[in-house]
Amino acid sequence: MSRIDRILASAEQHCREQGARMTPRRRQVMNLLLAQAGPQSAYQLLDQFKDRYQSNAQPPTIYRALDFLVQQGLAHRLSSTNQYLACDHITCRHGHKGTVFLLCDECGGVQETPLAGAAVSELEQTLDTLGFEIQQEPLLEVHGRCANCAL
Amino acid sequence: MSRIDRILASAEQHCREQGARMTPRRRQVMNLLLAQAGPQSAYQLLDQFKDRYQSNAQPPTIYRALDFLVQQGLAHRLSSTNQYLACDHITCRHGHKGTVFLLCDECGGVQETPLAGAAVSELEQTLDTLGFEIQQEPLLEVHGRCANCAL
DNA sequence: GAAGGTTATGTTATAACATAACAGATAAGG
DNA sequence: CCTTATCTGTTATGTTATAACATAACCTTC
Repeated sequence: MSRIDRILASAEQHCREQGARMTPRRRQVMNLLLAQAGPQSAYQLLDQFKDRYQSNAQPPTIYRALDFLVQQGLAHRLSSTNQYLACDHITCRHGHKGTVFLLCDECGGVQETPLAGAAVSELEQTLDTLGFEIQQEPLLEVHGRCANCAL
Repeated sequence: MSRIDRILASAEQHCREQGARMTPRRRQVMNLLLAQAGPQSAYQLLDQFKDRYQSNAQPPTIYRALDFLVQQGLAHRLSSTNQYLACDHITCRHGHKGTVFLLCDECGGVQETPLAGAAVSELEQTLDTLGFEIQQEPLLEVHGRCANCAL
């Protein structure tokens, strides 16, 4: 069983537990996300989807599947680059309170790390003080140059 | 001297110090940003720009000015909503290391607060450990419901 | 103050990203 | 089954952003 199959199985179980349906289309898109190391745009995914699964597929097919996957926490949307990637922490089940993405502007790579402890509690306190009710897990997208490209 | 004029003057001084040119076009766009409480899309700004300054203006005019203002730290781009707003902290000169935006999905309003102490140092440590060189001030865009709309 | 580099703007066109709307199919619960 | 929800297909269009090239303004330095 490949790495991808393992993650897919884990994702399906997650959906079952949530009463959400991991349909073939959604699994196909998830599979495409998992097949790539880096983040991809919706239209890149669409091209691959057409190559691989359905040659006349249209944008809504991809966007719907992506919306679903993001909602389920199986994928992330990077709004600063309009890209999508599989969540790096699907198999480990820690519910994180926030995620930091280090986006290398040179090679396009991403490193994903959970938002650390004090940052989370500070944020929660700010929200509390201001009476702001959070509705989505916050994502911090940090742009720069990764260690490899800085050499 | 109005609030806007004071901020514009402050912005101009900032540019002089940086050796950057605050041209008429850029000042006009800055003025439009300052005239609104909330964040605005580039095309909303374009419409206002056409109304007010140049009826045949094209998108690049706005985008170039916005890019400049963002680079100078005079404005922010909210990538999760594709909107722009004037920086709330132009007149006070604390160089912040990051900014948190609380975006109300109901009323569209924004609250801007500096990223707090421990969060910053944790982030810096993460970057240090991974050898990642940051290139832009990080913005955290948190979606939810503001105190007012939660009533 | 003219020459030549650099930066900013004007202008046309188009690329890239995303969703509305409605019809038809498929799944899940009674 | 039959109904209701949800999901998918399809067409069309809306929204956001930039490429590319021409022109203008600005800024040195000779």
